[in-house]
Amino acid sequence: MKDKNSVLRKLKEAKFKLTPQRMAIIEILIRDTSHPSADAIYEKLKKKFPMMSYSTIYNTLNILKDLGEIIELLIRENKINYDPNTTPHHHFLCEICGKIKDIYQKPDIDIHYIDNHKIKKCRIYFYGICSNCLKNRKDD
Amino acid sequence: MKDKNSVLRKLKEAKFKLTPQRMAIIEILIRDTSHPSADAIYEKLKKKFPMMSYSTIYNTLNILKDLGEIIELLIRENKINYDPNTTPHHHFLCEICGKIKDIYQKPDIDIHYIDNHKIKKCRIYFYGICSNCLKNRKDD
DNA sequence: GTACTTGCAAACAGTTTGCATAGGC
DNA sequence: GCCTATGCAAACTGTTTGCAAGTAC
Repeated sequence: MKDKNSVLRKLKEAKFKLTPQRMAIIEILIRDTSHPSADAIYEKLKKKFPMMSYSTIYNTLNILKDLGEIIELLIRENKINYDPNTTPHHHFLCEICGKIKDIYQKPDIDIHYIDNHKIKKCRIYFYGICSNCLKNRKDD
Repeated sequence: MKDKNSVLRKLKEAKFKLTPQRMAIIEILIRDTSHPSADAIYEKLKKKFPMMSYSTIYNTLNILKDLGEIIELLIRENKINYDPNTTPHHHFLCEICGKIKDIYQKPDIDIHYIDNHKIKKCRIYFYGICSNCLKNRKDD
C-alpha cells in the first residue's frame, strides 16, 4: 500500500466498489503509522461516519489483506493489528507503552525451505522496552 | 518445562496447590508435542475430569506462563497455542494441515538492542506447507 | 481451619455473519 | 437497474471474571 490511488485502482480492477467508507479506511491506513487495530480505525472514523459499523471495517480490511495491500500482525494476544507497509520488515512491541515499531535492521530471513517445509512467509516479533520508555525511566 | 516433578516443585515453592486437575494439565503439556490450545487441553481432559472447566485450564496455563514453564504462541489469529519447550526455538505453521512444528535450524537472534529499543524476547513464526503435506501433494 | 481452587455462569472482547436497505457504477 | 456494500443486530470464539462450594495443606 504505497499511495491511495494505486490501491483504489487495484480495488477497481478486482471489481470492488469505491465507497466513501472504504476510501476513508484506506486513507487512515496510509496515514496512520501506529499499526492500528480494527477498533482504532473505528474510533477515528466515527467522527466522519457516525453510522460506521465494524462489518464495513472488517470487510475492507479483509479485502485489502487478500489483495496483499496490508499485512496482519499477530503481535498482541487476541487482537489483530494491521500494517499498510508490505515491504519485508519486522515488528517490535513495547511492553510499557504498548506501541508497535517497525524494525528494518535485521535482514529478511531469506530461506525457502527449513526441515523440508516450504516457507512462504516469515514474521519476526520483538518484545521489550522502546527507546522512548527507556529514556523516561532514566529521567526518574 | 522439562519433567513433571520439577514443575510441581516450582509450583509448590510459589505456594500454589497441587490439585489433580493441575497435575493432569501439566502431564498433557509435557506429553503433547502439538502445541495445544486451551480447548485442545480441555478436550483431552474431559474424559478424566467430566466436570473440568475452562477457568481451571486458563488459571493453570497463566500460572505456568508466569512461572516461565510454558510459552505462548501467537501464530494463529485469535487463538493462543502453548509450548512447554522453553528453550530458544521458533515455529512453523502449515497452511494445509494446520500443524505447528518446532524450528531449531535458525540460530536464535541474539541481540539486546535494536534502534535503541531494549529487546527482551523474540518470536519467529514461519508459514508455509509442511514436508508431509508437500509429499502428499506429489502423490496426487 | 484457612486460604486457595474449582466449576459454573455470566461477562467480555474481537471478529464474523445474516439480512434488509442504501448506494456505487 | 443491478448487484455489491453498508449498518445493524445477533451469533460466535476465545478468554476472563465473580462467586459459592469444595479441597489441598
